Amino acid sequence: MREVRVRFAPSPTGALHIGGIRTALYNFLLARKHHGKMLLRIEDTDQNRFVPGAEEYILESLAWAGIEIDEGVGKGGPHAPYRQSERKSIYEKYAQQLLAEGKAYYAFDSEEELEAMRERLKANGSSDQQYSSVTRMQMRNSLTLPANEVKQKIAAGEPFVIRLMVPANEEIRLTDLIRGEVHVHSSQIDDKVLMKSDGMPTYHLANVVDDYLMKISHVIRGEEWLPSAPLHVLLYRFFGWENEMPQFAHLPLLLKADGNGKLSKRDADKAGFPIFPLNWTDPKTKEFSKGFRENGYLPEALLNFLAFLGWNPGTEQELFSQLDLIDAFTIERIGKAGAKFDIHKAQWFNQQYLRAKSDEELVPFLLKSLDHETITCTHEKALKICAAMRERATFPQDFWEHGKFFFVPPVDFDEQLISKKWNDDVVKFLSAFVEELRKTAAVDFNAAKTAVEQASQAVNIPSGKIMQMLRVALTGGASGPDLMVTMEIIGKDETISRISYALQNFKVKVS
RNA sequence: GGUCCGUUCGUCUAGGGGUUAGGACACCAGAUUUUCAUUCUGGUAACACGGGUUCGAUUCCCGUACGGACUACCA
Repeated sequence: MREVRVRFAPSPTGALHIGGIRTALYNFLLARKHHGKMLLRIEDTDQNRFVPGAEEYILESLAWAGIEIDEGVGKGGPHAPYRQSERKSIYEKYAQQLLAEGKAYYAFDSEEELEAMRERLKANGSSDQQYSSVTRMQMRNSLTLPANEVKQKIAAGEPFVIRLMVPANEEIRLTDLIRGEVHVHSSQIDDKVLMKSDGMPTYHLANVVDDYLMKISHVIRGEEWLPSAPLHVLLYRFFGWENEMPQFAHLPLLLKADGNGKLSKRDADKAGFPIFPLNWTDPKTKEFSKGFRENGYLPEALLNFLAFLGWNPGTEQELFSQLDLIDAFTIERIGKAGAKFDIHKAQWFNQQYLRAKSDEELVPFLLKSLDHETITCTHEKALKICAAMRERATFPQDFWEHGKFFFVPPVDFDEQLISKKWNDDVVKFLSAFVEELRKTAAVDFNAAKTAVEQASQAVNIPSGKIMQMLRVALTGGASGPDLMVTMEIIGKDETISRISYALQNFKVKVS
């Protein structure tokens, strides 16, 4: 078996989509599993769509996700350059080869002429309007024009493209690792442009030439390429590279969560979740999009989630480290159908990975948020807070977001709950509770617990009934970590102060 | 329109000629927790439809419907 060499080949036309990360991941997993190589090639042959910063974004996204590149842009390697715009002369050479062998031809048709041709065919009721074996002889190209005129036009600098001469009547078949046998009749493929008039190759030419030159063994890419895969097979054949042709695996698409259709940025925005790995501001529109990283997704959790969108190991295990994924991954177990993107599951994965961390590992998350708020905190206190909050945290920022009350008294209280449950018993109980607290030297978990019991006995009211109101008084909300622990962390004085505030300001329910 | 690809709980999916069609997320209920969450237990919920083949089809075949991709000098 030949060395596994795979490539991730994005275009720098904007932020890398989350589906791109999944494609990169599958490539990476296959490479690692077979001790092969993972290449990164930048397909920047369309100069009109080039977006500054996009390449850096791709690199940073992959690095964040932990998808390591062995060879390619940002890394170098024996097949450099890995940026297609820097390989122009290579493609030119291969296009000339096809030209010389009569497998491609020059075409001079203007946009208007192409449009007229399509209109004409449409009017005739033709089912498709392609530049193909049936129409090419009616167009202006090196097949229909005298050789010296062609030469003259080129010498005169008239714009031209090079088109592939697709055979008229042939069944082209390929074996896709995911979909099995796929066959397409050559009449369905048009005479694709190989070299554009600006001298740049199109995807089809550049892709095939590079994959061959870079000795790619497996092409794992999105399903949107399936219809043109037969064309690529044809190119390999024309070049005489059939024996070196990579195996193809066309991945199912990522679909939007509600309704149908491909997952787009618009849909993600609407549903309130990210679609890009990192923050991104479109340089043209200045439109800002928050990334998975900035939303608090841990890369290992996101990767685990992404891996399971269209693939599964066939067991009931769902939590897989990167090493586990490498071990378990096989192309055969990739599904055929598109997968809808459910952010709930992504959150669940994140929660699992967050909880798997020790309290110590959690501390930096809280400290980072506090740093942002310019609040200082001892390591010991941070450790206690993280320990108390860990079971209810989904994201690293939750320790701060849901635990602000550890540092500042609450300002917003759950008014609805107060108006419903703040009654005479609560007031009696909490007053007694404050008395008990005053008697204790310091409030720790046990002291708090004892004080609750003492107060309960003193006023003869079961503590269960008032705990929720105690929580509202201390934290403002109806849910949060263990109350005794909470009181221990905020300390005796602050506890008394907050309860006193509540006793003075909360209105008793009139029954 | 044409070509290609697809279709198992709401979602991700396992499975595969005879199964109580399994798991996970989400949702709901109960238990535990003096509060909240966690945890535990349980529950609702699926083979798109119609024909074949077969003793038997969700599974194989063919249609239909629905969805998607492609149909550029974009990738």
